[in-house]
Amino acid sequence: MNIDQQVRIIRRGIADLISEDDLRKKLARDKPLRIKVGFDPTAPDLHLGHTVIIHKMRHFQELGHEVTFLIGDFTGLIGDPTGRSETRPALTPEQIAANAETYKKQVFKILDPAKTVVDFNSRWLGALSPQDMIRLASRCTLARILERDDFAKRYREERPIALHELLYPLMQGYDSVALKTDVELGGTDQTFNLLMGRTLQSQYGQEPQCVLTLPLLEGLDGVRKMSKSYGNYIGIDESPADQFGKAMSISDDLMWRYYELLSSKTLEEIADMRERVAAGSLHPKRAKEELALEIVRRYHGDEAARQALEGFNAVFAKGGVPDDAPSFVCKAGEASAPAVFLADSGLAASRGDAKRLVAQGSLAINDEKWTDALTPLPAGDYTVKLGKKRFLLLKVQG
RNA sequence: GGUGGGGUUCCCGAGCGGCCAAAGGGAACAGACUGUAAAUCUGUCGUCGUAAGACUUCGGUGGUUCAAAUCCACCCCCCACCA
Repeated sequence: MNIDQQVRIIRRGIADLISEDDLRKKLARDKPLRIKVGFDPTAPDLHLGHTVIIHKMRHFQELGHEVTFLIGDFTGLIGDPTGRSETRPALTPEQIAANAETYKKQVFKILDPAKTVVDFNSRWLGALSPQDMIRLASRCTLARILERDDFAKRYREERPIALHELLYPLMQGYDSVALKTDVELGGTDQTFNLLMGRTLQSQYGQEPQCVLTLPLLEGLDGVRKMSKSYGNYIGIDESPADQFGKAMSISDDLMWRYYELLSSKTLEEIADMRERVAAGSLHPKRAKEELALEIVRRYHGDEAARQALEGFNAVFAKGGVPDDAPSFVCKAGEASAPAVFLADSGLAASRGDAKRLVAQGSLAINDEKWTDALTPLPAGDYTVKLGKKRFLLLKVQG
């Protein structure tokens, strides 16, 4: 493939590329480029936010380049200095190995295992002597480090910055030296660290890497970035039904953003859909279904995706009860009063919670709205629906 | 080492002897509206209790008081400033 074509694929959906000229020069040598992406060893549960980068890694693989999935087990001791996180406890080698396996399982749904190198930066960072560390630290000035946005901000606001945090960008940069990286990928929030790789590589007499940043994907709320701690994520390992449902819950505006960053549709196809929705010839819900299908299909396959769509429409569009609803058995009498079995089955947090929900009109039994939380149900089988998302197949024994 | 400021319910944060299960905001949940959209509006948001009410909760342990998240003592932890 010629260089122009490669560059077009590489540029799709990215935030920034530093610099295209450098990249073209590297590509012109017609040798596979060494691509590096670092991941935090403590959070191996990937969500769609992470996959934006992983898809880009995939693009590089498809173009015949050599991709290293780097697990930052050494830098993980510091934790990227966002100012929020404290120094993290060291993980044991067993934990790191286990997390690496979890990563692989998830990442290889997108990446080609045969073309992916998984590496750990403790391999070289752990081997540095104190002398090496001092030498490394001598390559960068305090002023330069303090340019980094979080540091600058924290310094200005007189919030603490621990010394070791200053080393984080240096060590990440040194990874690029150790791997002789040609291109490093990261989120836009990583720009500073990625650029440090460039600086250090030239300090160590190497050709500086290209830096490719990718936009941060907004979470389901459409406001904050997708993150596990905000609970606004779609996880790679989640069930088809959950992935589908979550994808359907995003706003229409956000849908286009997801298309741009997560879909394998071409930009032209997406623009076309968008026009049709604007013109009213395509219902936004249909467009969203297609997005949800594509996501589920990627992680669970075609069949699961179709079932998720059907299940979703059966449950929510037609008000049914999903096949995988939990079942619960109780005895007729005290235990079969709604407030009691709702709490006992875990559908509601407590009896008080159950009563409040029933008072608010969220309980339906056999598709009938139910407002009495206290009268026991007679023996029999019931389908119970609490709110829109909580279901129970209830058996009351005589 | 010295000085000062803190630790409150899921989170942030008010309260500083009774009117406190504890303001306000966020998150979450429910209802209305819909396309289970989003936005918006309304409501709920410690446990038990039909209710009245009872019980547990404000870093920990003891104490003062008729009464403590609020006062005192000791302890644990966090932060800032000075050195």
